Amino acid sequence: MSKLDDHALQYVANYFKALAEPMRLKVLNALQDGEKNVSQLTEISGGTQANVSKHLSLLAQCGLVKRESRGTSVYYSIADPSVYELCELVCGQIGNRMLAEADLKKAFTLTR
Amino acid sequence: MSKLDDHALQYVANYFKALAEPMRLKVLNALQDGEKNVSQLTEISGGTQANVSKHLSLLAQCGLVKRESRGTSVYYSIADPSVYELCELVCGQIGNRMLAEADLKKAFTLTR
DNA sequence: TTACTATATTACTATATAGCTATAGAGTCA
DNA sequence: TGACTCTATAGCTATATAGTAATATAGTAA
Repeated sequence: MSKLDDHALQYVANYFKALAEPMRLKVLNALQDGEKNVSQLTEISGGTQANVSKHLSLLAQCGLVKRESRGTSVYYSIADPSVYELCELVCGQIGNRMLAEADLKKAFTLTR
Repeated sequence: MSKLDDHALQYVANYFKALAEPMRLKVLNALQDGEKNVSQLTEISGGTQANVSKHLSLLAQCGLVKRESRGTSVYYSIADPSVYELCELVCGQIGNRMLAEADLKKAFTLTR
């Protein structure tokens, strides 16, 4: 990490940017228990077909998901499971922070 | 990760978004070996003072860095070192992908 | 072939934000 | 006090992109 040039930094930033949208996180989350096609992901995520397709395209371009068309459907799956490690790390941090905030809130409520 | 509601997903997405800019990664990188003030970070990053200040403000708001003003200077430091674990994970993945791309490129060059 | 379904893409609008310049605050020292 | 330094912010422009509706493309089946 310490000796990354600007090009590599941009690369890393793009990777994080792919994870920086709730809809894409929802899709990745839905893929945790195996591949799904666009229709399924559209229904699960609650988005429109066009929007989900666009997000999937971006995720595939970033190498986060794999694309495989079978018949008239296209099945997407997680390309690199280590993305979930990232999410676990972040969720852990956020969980801690939310707990802290909840405590703070409670403290405020008690002393008000 | 599996049972995150929309609010939590937005929270996670915001966290990743904070890491989705090369300038902010550069700043975080510069803070790896200890706290630095805004002037130092401005010089290291090569950005303008105003821009660096804005990025620091965002990083602080996301809980990634701590702010402490001493005299006329403001010193920033990493709030949660686990952010580097994230970067290591991502860099590992990207490193592998870059190697793969390099191999691909070499193969193309050889067979052309 | 036609009709149908699944997915991708195009064109567009609205929003967010990175970066800039100029300026405002706040602390320090003469 | 005034002059100076350091940091934050306001106002602005340009760019990126999330979302939508409409359409195009591709595969399947009659």
